[in-house]
Amino acid sequence: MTVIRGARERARSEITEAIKVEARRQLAAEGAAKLSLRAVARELGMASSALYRYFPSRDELLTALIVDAYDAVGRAAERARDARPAPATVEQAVTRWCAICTAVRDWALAHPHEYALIYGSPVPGYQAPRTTTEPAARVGLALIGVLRDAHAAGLLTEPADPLPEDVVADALALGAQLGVELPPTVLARSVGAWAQLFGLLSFEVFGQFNRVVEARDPFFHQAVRQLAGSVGLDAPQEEG
Amino acid sequence: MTVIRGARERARSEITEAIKVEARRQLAAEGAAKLSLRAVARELGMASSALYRYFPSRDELLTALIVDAYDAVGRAAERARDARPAPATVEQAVTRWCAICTAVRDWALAHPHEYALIYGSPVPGYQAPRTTTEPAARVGLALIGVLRDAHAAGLLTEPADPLPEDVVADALALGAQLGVELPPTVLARSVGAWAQLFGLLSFEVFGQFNRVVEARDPFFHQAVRQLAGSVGLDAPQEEG
DNA sequence: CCATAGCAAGAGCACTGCTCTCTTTTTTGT
DNA sequence: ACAAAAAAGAGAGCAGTGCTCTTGCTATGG
Repeated sequence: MTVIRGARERARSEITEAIKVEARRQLAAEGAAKLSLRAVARELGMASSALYRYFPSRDELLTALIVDAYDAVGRAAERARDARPAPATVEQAVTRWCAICTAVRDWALAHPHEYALIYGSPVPGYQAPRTTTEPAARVGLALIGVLRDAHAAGLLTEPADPLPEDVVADALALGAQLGVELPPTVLARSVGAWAQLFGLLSFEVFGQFNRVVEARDPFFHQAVRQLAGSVGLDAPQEEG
Repeated sequence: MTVIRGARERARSEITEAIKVEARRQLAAEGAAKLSLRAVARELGMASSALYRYFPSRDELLTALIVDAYDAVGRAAERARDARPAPATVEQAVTRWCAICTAVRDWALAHPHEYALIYGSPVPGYQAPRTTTEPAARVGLALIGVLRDAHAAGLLTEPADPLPEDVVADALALGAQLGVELPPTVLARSVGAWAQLFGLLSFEVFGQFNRVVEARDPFFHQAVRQLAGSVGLDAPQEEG
């Protein structure tokens, strides 16, 4: 029931949105630490105490922004995936994999502070509410979706060396939870690749590559291509 | 000239150290965002304004803690490296590589807030001063050192597929800057592995693996072993 | 038409980083 | 040894923060 019943509810949702917009503006401009409820209220021309009718605390406002950020980056990943047809060759699957990674990277570089909000240090007191766990999985799901399609098309070369059994157990549980048909070894490795992708992104966004990596685009592209290989998408050579 | 000339300098360095100790205590307890100069001063029984004689701002104190944290994790990595003799077989080289990664992980799990300080979102206004770049490289250098030794012993199988030329150029520059003799392809890939290692660590420390990976130890071990393979340390099988 | 529930505003509390001034202590130069 | 200078501490104060409480106002529903 998201029916807006009266002018009051309409105003409420509009103001809630306006608060988030302004908060996101300050977040993008100055970072999460300098996001101030009072400043948001000031910019919106309302008393700071009035803001507490919409968000019971600063942390709640930040949580709302976190969910939105997860949604935004997840949407970017899914758009990149859906922009290309289901893979018929290994090379197409690798291309799709790289397209998702690149889309996530583009979003991260365009929204560094929002990226830091979700993939940097967690905010002081707070632990992720269940609301955030589902949108947080979207990027990972998009990546796994590529592998699922590739596997369905018989394009996946399952890695030879075995995995510890408890790792396989985790992978089986995850596969069941996500309802995806993939060999547990592939699934386990794809979780690793998922984390490692964000290692590359965090180092670039947070400046750890300064004075180390200059050719960022080709470096990233090469790295995620190798990452694809590590989960079973063994790509043939390409030039450049 | 670090000769302590009088009682004044001695007291100064002692108080400086006491401030850092108390600040680190608060950092470990509550996180960087809740680290307060006034609380530190209060705990030390001095006026908050007196603290500014030792650190001109909160950011400067944080920077000092950052440098210390980089040193601590770098020291952990180097100790793990030096605890094992120079590798004579590929398996030994892989073991050394994994030992370094595990040492870094142990440090990160034991000091999550300090880890977040250096590998999480950078603090609001601040960009890393040159003081931090040198200690920040120590973990990476330890990892590259393993590869250097392995290469010198002829244990390194250089990856076959070529790299984009500007990536190779970056790797050559980096090799010259570090004064290390390694094929640029290995060097470039090791930078990727370095970043990816911290992707694994950040996801574990920051809770992204919650309800996804339960068997953390074997998962990590398997992942860094594969990482070693991706930089040319192709390990023979080992059981569980 | 009126009671009620939702909303806005202001004052206020406890806290923060930081600056300024004033006093005390220690070092240094003659 | 004594005065001048440098360094350090203490306190008040400013501007800002998150958050709460009380006081009015306004739109909604019986």
